[in-house]
Amino acid sequence: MKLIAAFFDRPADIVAKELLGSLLCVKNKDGTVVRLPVSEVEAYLGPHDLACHSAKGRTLRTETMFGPPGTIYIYLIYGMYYMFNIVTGKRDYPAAVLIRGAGTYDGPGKLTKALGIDMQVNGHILGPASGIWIEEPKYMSPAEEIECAPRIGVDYAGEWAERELRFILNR
DNA sequence: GCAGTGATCATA
DNA sequence: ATGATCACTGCC
Repeated sequence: MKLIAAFFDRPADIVAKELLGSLLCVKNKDGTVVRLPVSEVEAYLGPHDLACHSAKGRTLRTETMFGPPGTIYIYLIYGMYYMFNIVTGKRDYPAAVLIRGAGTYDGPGKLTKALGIDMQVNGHILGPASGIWIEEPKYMSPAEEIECAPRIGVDYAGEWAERELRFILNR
């Protein structure tokens, strides 16, 4: 069953945790679909979260974060790697969940490289039309299987860098 | 440990 | 126009 906008229209940390164990689905050019269970995510809560891109305001790059829940937010980092995020919360509320790992892939850059995800889908809505969607997990991951940790690479964010907004599925 | 890599944004 | 920064990775 595909997850729809209502699922993503909630705070990023809630959505992030519930995404663990759900299936990231990507349709290839030849029509086949890869389905990978999401294993690691990070929540970026909104403009007040100093680690969130939208804390720096509404710019060309962050514009897609202001889209409706379920929007795909892609950006290029270090000139080489595409980061795959899903926008959460209401339209015009800029928050998102970064998918850091799924299936056997760990690391957000390696994941998008392996799946061929790039700027082309930035701003698209999750679903068959974009070729990328999420299917709900068979059951919600119990708390004891979820490891919480600080987010990676956000040391500049002061006390927000310490917040445990990274979630890892250990099963 | 640190180099590679280039878009983005603030500053001018 | 210029320069700093960066939600990473792979090789030293």
